[in-house]
This record gives sequence, C-alpha cells and structure tokens, in this order.
Amino acid sequence: MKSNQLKEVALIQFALHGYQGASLAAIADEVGIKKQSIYAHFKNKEDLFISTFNDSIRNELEVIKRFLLEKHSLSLNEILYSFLMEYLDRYQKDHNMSFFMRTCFFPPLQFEEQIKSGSNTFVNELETVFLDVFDERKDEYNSNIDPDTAMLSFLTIFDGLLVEMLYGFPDRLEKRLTSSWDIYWKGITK
Amino acid sequence: MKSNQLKEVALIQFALHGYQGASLAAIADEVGIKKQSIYAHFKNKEDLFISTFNDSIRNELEVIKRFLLEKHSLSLNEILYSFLMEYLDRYQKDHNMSFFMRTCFFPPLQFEEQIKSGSNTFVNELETVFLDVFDERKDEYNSNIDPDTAMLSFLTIFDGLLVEMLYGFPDRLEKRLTSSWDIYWKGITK
DNA sequence: GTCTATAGAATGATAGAC
DNA sequence: GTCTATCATTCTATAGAC
Repeated sequence: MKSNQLKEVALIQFALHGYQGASLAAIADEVGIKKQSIYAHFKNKEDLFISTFNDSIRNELEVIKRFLLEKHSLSLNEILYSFLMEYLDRYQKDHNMSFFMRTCFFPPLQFEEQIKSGSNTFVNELETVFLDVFDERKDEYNSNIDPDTAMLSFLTIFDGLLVEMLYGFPDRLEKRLTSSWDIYWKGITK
Repeated sequence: MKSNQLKEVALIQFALHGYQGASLAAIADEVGIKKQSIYAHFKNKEDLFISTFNDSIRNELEVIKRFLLEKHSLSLNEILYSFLMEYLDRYQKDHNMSFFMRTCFFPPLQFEEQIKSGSNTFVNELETVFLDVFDERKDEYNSNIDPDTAMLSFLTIFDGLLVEMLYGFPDRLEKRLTSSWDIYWKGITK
C-alpha cells in the first residue's frame, strides 16, 4: 500500500530534519511520486505527521513487548542488561526510535497536546510491563526495595543512556553503560 | 548591544521551533527591527545560529561551575541531590537548556560536525568538574568504587531525569528523582 | 545600523484532466 | 491515484537610500 510507503519515508525524513525541515517534495520524491499525489492519501502534512507518529508509538511498544517475551526465561540481571544493550544498538538501524524521541522531546507546538497524550500512554505502558518483570522476580534483588522503585530507577538509567547515545560518542556510551549498570545492580541487590 | 539582544531572542525561537522552524522575521520582530537589519549583525541565518550555540555552551558550563563553587562546603550527598533538583528546576525558567539539548540531540545536519565538537567539549568538561567532586570526597562513599564509575553513573541518572523532564510530567519526574537517588546512593555507599 | 524594495527559490495546497 | 498547471505564501538574502 502506497500510504504505508509514504509513512515509512516520512518517518525517516521527519527523524532527520524535524517536522518543519522535512518537505513533502522530498518525501514524495523518495517514494517516486509527485508531491501533489500525497494529498490522495493524506489530508495534508499535519495528517501525514500524526499518522506517522501514531504508528511509531505502536511500533515502539511492540518492539519492547516482543523483547520481554523473548527473554522471559532469563534472570532479572540478564533481562535488564541485555535490554539496555539491544535497545541502544537498535538506534543505529531503525529510525523509529529517533523519530519518536525527537517528536516527544521537542514536539511541533501545534501538536503539543496530542503528542503529550501519546507519550504519556507510551511511558505508562513501559512502566507497567517493566513493573511486571520486577514483580515476578522479587527473589532476585533486595527484598527491602519496592519493585516500583527498582523499575523507575532502571528506566531512568535507560533514558540517561539514550541521551548519551544521542550525543553520539560510542566509547563514552559504553563506559556509561558499564558504570551505571555496576552501581545500579549494587544498589538493588546489596 | 543589539547583536546580543538578537542572540537572546534567537535562542528562544530556536528552542521553541528548531532551526528550520524559527524564522528571521519572527526573531527581528521580537527585537523590534526588520528582518533585513539582522544582516548588519550576522552574515546569515547560519551565522546567527552558530553564534547562539557557542554562547549557549559557555553559559551552560558557567551555570554548572558556579553551582559547584557555591555548594563546595556541603557534603557529597547534599551537593549531588541539590544539583539534580536545582538543574531540573532551571529548565522551566531558562531557555538555554532547552536550546542546547535540542541542538545537541538533533542537530541540523549542515552543522553536525561543529555541534558534535561543541557537545563533546561540554560533556568532557562536565565529567571533569564532577570527577573533581568525587575525587575530593572519597571518604563519603564506598572505597571499593572507582570515582570515575561513581561520576559516570551519576551523570547518567542526571541525563535520564532530563529526558523525563522533556516528556513534561512533573509528578512522574518527582517519582523518578526520588527512586533513582535512593538506588544510586545505596549503590555507591553500601 | 535601519529602512524600503525586491529578487529568487521553496513551501504547502487546490483544481481539473486522464 | 497520479499527473500538470497553478496559486498564495513564506523564506533567506541582496541592493541601495538615508
């Protein structure tokens, strides 16, 4: 379907240049049609953008849930650490993360409310699925620590590593990952 | 000086709308001149942007160094925790952080190298000044932990909280701050 | 240093033929 | 559903008067 193809290309263009920086001409060009033909599939640029954003939320949650399902039989330590590594690695290959973060962190002001609502749904869902992980594995970390606390502090480190990834220095990211994990694991186990 | 005034307004416009989304007309308008008059102060839009960015790095480092100087007599625990709180609080009042993060995380592609060089300088300097803090206070946390590790994992949490701040839900940020701090402090002291 | 006038290109969008 | 033709608007930028 051509509208999906348009959304795929739009995702990359919006990720690279932002909403205002991405032009319909460039998107159409890469799909192999004229920019006017886009209007047969989407009402306007705003419509294309919001459709792309809604897809990207779904996609992002799906990737995370599939990961946790795959790793379900592993230990807490293995699940969490491999999640950090695999998710960070994905950034290089998949523009969905980049688009999603750019849009949530710095939304075009005319979409602010819609995007905030979407990102709120996303983070709530993310916290819920990770809380499950910590709830099911209470025997693998200090029993004095609330699962909610363990989950929230893990996700904060996750976000912090995303920032370092955005800065774009792989060596530094590597050092931050091992250091953060070292202190975090000490923190929830000792 | 009018060129400083232009940079101040440009900072806000770039922070809110990004490089492509901010127009010279809007910037000039807010300063009270015509857009053509900007060219008496800056060669072009790129020049205005890069000048604004270079100022913002200097400003950001200055704020951090001044903070650490002010709090120099406090304990490690107090310094780090108050840094997190005061820095996050500043985001609401000062567009410099917003502009700086937006530019470093998602640079306009034509400036990619210059911005990467600037952000590299910034993060290196940030790590250096915080390493000093940890080096001078080795008696306040577990002696088995390398100061570098303690510093890097602290800055990762700091970045993670910045992300939560960008999402824009103050209640959730508050919970993440207390949870992360709880686990982090356990991690470096026990 | 600021203004008016203007160029030249690109943008999002619409109308209508096929 | 895609095309050509076209429109209105906006954008960065330059030239030259004051």
